[in-house]
Amino acid sequence: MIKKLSRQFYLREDNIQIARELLGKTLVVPTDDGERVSGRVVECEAYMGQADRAAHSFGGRRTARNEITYGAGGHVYVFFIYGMYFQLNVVTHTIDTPHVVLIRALEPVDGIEIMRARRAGNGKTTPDKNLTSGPGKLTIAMGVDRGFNGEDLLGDRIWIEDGKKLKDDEIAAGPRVGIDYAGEDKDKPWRFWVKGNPFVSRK
DNA sequence: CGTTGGATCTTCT
DNA sequence: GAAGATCCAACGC
Repeated sequence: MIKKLSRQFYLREDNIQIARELLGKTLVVPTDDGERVSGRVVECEAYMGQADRAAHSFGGRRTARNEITYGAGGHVYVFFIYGMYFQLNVVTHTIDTPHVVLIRALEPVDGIEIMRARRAGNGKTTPDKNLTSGPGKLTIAMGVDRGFNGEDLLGDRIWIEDGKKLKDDEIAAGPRVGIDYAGEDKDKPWRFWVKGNPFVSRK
């Protein structure tokens, strides 16, 4: 049976714990026609708000772009990067604590034909294992763009469903990717992935 | 198989 | 005006 993660799941304080628990859960984004497109979360990263040099909200920085991260947990933060890609984050913790979890990779579950079509570009096809194996790729495959920023994860456009909880020995942890500018925080082991899963982004 | 650089544009300085 | 929570194609070995 289908069960959306509750508001309470996202409102908790322990962002590391939330990130670890998101592994194995299923992200669902229906098409405009109501067709189900979904994938299991197999890789994510925790960003710890004001205290985290890698976070957009480091030091309490608050702009139009990251405003949603200061709101209540259980909403979506989507931002545009490198002139070409969107990245999908889950806002956690309560109001005024801008913690987020970046979704970095999915294992396709439903709507894989739709993902293939979205990821196909100028006559080229993408191998299935590359459809959602990175933060920029999965937003294309799932059809997530800036129009999803601020969306409620308990609404009907995008949500996350509960699933079997992974054991600790099925989860790996390591430094986050692409944040070399983050000084003392760049080596914090706040990236989590499902050990051995082929859809984890390549190193 | 490893490395390099181009694409492309929003956001903040 | 510069850099960015990326991806991929093109090259060299």
